Amino acid sequence: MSDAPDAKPVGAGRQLLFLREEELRLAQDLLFFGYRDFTAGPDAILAELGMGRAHHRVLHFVGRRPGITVGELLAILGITKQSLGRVLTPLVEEGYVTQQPGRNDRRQRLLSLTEKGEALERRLFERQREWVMQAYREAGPVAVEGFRRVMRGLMGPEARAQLDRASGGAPGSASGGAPGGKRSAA
Amino acid sequence: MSDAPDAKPVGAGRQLLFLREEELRLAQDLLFFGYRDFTAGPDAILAELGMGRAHHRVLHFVGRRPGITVGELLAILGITKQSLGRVLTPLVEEGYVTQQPGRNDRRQRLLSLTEKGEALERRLFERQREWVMQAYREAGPVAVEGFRRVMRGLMGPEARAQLDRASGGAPGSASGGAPGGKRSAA
DNA sequence: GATAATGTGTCAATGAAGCTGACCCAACAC
DNA sequence: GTGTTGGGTCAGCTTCATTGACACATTATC
Repeated sequence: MSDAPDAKPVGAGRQLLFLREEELRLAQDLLFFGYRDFTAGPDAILAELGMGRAHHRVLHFVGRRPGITVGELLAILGITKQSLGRVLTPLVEEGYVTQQPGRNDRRQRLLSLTEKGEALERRLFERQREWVMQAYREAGPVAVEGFRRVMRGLMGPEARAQLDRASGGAPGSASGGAPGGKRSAA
Repeated sequence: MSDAPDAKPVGAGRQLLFLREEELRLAQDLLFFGYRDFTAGPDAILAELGMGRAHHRVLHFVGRRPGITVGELLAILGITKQSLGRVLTPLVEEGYVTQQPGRNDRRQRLLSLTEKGEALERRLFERQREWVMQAYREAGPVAVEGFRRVMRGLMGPEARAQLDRASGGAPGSASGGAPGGKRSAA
């Protein structure tokens, strides 16, 4: 079930210089439905706690880079300080995230997850892990690698740079090849 | 936590039965950034017209299935009648969408795009086409097919059914194989 | 040492996009 | 004639984003 039969229908390698209309329509649908259902699991958990997707994003990125500054987090999320505040402040007050002054620059508030925060992040994480694992298993390893390459291509240059930074400085690890991304900026 | 010395790239075919932590973290990042930047282009156009992403979705799905009923559209979008109304009513009033009573059941309002609506939808479409085409070209045909398979796997069963229906009754056309997908429902 | 410039927090107002509940009307079905 | 269905609408609420303005502590600079 992993590999496509001889069907070879839509022809991924047809004539990529001109993206046929139906091919893009399909991509639009896939991204809309796929992203929606991908986030549905965590959303349900968060709703019980009176939180939303924005809280998850903060937990996710703070968990990935403990000690991140508020400014860095703002840059990653691409939102304003005020928008972040409305999500971050409650997370701190309810004991999911801690702030400690930076050692070099004491104006900074370095953010980290508390045990409580890590526990919640992990709970959300596990929910998504199962979902993604299922999709990966159905699709097979080759498809997974392709998925990563395409998704990376859909990202703007800034997001790519952030991703590389967040991934711990192994830039090409996800894209395999295709380094040339000279995207014209979103 | 960010450094994984053992990391020989990411190895899509490593051991898919247990999705390694970093693999899912990567998927989360890819989907977040990728989806955001995928929608950024149309969002900018829509903002100039005082519209949002929700309007685009209506234009998209009505454009795909002219004569769709309100109820079908609601099922596809997965939102409430009131939420749709707030988006659809202005679209009708401003001449992007037309409603005409159904021939069999005159209670129904069959939705279609006007010329103005088609023009806007096409403008949004072209913007995304270039973006996606660039990503497809960088990634290559094999990756594109993999992308489709994984995205389809991320969708819940209902979304898959809707996708197949919307695609004009060629169910396996995108996924190749993997029909089984007994997903436990979102 | 006085004066920027930064990093962060916060108040107030606004908008987009979702939600629920309640109610209405026209048309179909029995 | 009665009940159900497809659709519309009013009222109110929530989340997540926005802008503008201001406050405060700290660092950097002249």
